[in-house]
Amino acid sequence: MAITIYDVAREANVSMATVSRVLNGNPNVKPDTRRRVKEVIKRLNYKPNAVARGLASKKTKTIGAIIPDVSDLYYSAILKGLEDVSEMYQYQIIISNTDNDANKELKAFETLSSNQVDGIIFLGGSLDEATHEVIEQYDNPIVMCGYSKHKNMSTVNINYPDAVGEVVSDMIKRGRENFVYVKSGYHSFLEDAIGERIQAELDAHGISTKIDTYDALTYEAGIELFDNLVNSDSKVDAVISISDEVAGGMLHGTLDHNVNVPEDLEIMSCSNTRIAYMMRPQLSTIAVPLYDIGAVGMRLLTKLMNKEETEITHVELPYKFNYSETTL
Amino acid sequence: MAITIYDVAREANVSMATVSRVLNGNPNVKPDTRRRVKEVIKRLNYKPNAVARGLASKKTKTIGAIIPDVSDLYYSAILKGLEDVSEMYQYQIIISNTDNDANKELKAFETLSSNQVDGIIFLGGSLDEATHEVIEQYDNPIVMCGYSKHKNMSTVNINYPDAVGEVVSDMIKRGRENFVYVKSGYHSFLEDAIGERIQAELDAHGISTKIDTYDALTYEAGIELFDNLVNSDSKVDAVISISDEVAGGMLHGTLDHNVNVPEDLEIMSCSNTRIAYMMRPQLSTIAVPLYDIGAVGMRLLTKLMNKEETEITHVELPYKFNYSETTL
DNA sequence: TTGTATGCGTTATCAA
DNA sequence: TTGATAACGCATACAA
Repeated sequence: MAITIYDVAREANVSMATVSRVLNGNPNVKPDTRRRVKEVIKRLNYKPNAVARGLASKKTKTIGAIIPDVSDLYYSAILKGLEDVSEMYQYQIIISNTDNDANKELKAFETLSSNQVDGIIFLGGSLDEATHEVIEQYDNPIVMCGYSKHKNMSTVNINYPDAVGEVVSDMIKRGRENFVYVKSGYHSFLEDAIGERIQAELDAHGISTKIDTYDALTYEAGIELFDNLVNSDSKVDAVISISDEVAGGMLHGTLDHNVNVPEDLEIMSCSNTRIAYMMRPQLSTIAVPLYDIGAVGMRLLTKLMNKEETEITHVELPYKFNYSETTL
Repeated sequence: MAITIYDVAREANVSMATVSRVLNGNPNVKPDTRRRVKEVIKRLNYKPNAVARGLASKKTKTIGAIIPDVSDLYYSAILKGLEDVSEMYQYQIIISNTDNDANKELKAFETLSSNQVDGIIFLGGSLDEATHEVIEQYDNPIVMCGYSKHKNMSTVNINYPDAVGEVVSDMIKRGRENFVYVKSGYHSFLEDAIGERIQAELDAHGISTKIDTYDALTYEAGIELFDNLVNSDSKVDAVISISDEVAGGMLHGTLDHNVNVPEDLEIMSCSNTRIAYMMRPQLSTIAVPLYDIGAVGMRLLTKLMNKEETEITHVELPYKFNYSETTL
């Protein structure tokens, strides 16, 4: 049997209430008894039962992280930031994969909620309508590391449309006209906004071409997509890819087809996982501060859980660009 | 206030015990009342409080995953397998990063333990002595996805020394004599065993050279290491690297120094994260079934928690090789 | 088949 | 400054 607060109390000749006070740093304990109790706690190697504590206090010091795919470098980089900050504030993290499945997302939310987490953090940004209806009724804080069109949810992200707009504008000035935009097909709210922004930049520069949009998720799909583009006599001279992996696949596709990058084709990725860095040629990317997004998101969540912050806030982090070997 | 089992009981005109029985699928409930209770549960949208349930039943349906770095593809691939299986068996996962720090490892263990997890799974394999002493006293199941020299702990892994031995033997037959072995510096138990195996293969083939061993962790460190090797007039003609990233850095180092791979230098990595696949030239690797290690580890843990399996077991998964562009 | 009562290990309220 | 004692929301042994 594990040691309980009663054992400590008995051994220290005090009531369990006093032990509890010592445990929780309550000042109303005589220094001498505090010392005595602490000694017993140490001697018995007593560790408070967090579950009982959670039931009694209604605070579990646990948060839920709902994440599309932990093995995706993009998300796991955010998760690392989240983890580091949650450790600082002594919160445990329960993770839930969704595989971008709306049903799983909803189920994850409900499970976490029944586990009495003190707050929930979403990594990603494709919240299903059904999930959102349930979220409405939830009275613990929620932070979204990503975008949400629902305004009653705090968010942390960068302004992707602005970042992409800047990139596209530069490319157009370098003579690019035929843009291919490759998105994931999830997170439609954000991805559509980016697509519209690319088109808007073209329009604004008086260029009449329309962007070509594709969905692709993997490196392999990137290779295949580039194959198809070549075979379809596409005049593409610029690629904007949401994902590093897909951009990398397309980049390696160019090698197979003797297309010169960046002279004949510029490629820009909107992520910057370590993969972009380790590619040869090295991918140009938007330098998204992934770790910081997670860290700031978790810090915001702690404030909300602690009632230090009560308003819904939308944090936009600064970003830079890694102009590397796939852009001029 | 959240809805409790009492609310459901009152609304359904039964006692809370009956509601509990319905909740837990206890057959001793008249079909009619069961239906009625279920109807009320649905109507009130009642969700059992998992914390209270955990306190009462001493089962939290939660496990702890102690992991060096969630943002490392090697571990996150294992974690994904773990996650998928834990979802099947309705377990929640609390994650804890250790950053390969023995103190954090121990602290993670104690925190998880005080959170009353039903079992713990380690990803990695560098268990500190201090951690192990504490583990000895722990009476819930533990599984190690990796190696452990302590025999009272179930493990799931592949036989790395055998795999590497096979690779090295082949390389020697192709005339390689000057081996560089690059490890992480952590997991010394396993990494030393691999180093010894490489040397043993050389000895067995009557080759008198001694292996050169280095520690490196990142892509950048791989590049730098290769730089240093070239500048030191090393005659290296074969590299065995624990990590994909490091192997990739060295590989790209060869490009900068006009060293022909695989003709002048063969490189073999002992992991196979997606990075190896996305490198150009593509890295040859030991095809470690990372996802399966996690999945099998979690499955084993469920059996242990469920007392279906009671003995310490050591699972060795089969492996293959990806002979790609960095080996002959 | 159902209900009552107790306990799980804490926190928190009230008295003392 | 301390100690009883009542929650917390559920599972479960025991009765009925």
